[in-house]
Amino acid sequence: MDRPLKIDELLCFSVYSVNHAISRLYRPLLAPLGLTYPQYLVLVALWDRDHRRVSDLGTELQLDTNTLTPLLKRMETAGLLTRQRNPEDERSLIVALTENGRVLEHKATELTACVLEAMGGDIEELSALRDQLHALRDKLEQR
Amino acid sequence: MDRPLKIDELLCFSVYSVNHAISRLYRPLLAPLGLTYPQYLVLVALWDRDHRRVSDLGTELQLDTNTLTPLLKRMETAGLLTRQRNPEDERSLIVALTENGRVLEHKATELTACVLEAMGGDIEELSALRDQLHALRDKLEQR
DNA sequence: GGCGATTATATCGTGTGCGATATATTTGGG
DNA sequence: CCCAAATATATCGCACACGATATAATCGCC
Repeated sequence: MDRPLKIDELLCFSVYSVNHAISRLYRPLLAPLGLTYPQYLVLVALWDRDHRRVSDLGTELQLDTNTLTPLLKRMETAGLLTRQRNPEDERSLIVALTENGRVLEHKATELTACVLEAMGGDIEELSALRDQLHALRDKLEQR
Repeated sequence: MDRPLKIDELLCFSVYSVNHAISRLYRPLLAPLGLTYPQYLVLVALWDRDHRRVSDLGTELQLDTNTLTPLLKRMETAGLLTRQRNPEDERSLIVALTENGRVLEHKATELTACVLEAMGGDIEELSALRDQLHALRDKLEQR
């Protein structure tokens, strides 16, 4: 391959492009809940396992504190979660859902169905795509 | 599917996550060229077809002027391109590569090879993944 | 037990993305 | 020919991302 690639031939662009398309799909669905897309991802992580350290969320979401700290502060202000120092180790901060944050989980299930439908609804196909992307991510991260 | 999905089960998160991983892969490769990843994508688009209107770039990259205008101004300042009003229609702005912007195309081919290698190097597999993502993007956009 | 190294989070600056709005130019109907 | 609608770009504000750096708490080695 000596010819320079066109933009639509770049895998990196198709990922970039789909990511924005997904973000634009979620935006109007999350707006009524007062959530942004990254904030929603934080909630998904906390719904699975609550009372996590900032760095644990960072590992799971692949984000550092320079992104997470202000994001979590905004979510705290919105009343979705609390941020408290760990008494066992005052360096770490424990993030925990409030009742308001937990309640949103129910509304989010409708949202998942809506997104699934927008993506074509073929669960087998979408799961396969997801697994390929996970494999690619692992390949990129192990460098 | 009544159970709420975990974060690693969400296709949207795997796309989000791979997008960031790719961005992190490109960053150190583009830094010596003084480019960010979105700026690189603009160059890829211009290398293919030069002298485009801002809105044409926007259509191709799926970005609006509120993102493109400042981005293109930074690239103009960096000496990569020029921004000139179209004499035929003073509303539109023609973006054209400078010699400096064109020259980078050669260096970028090495970069593509480097990225390809980081992704595992199986062109067939990566092309298939790209095509699936294009199909998904089209599905999301036609709504 | 003291103190440098490590760990966890916070802060700062820059560069995207994008909704909302503004400005300038062209078009089209009367 | 005039002026409202349409078109193209620009601006503003806010929320991520992230490299670089700072601060606070704990650990570990002597």
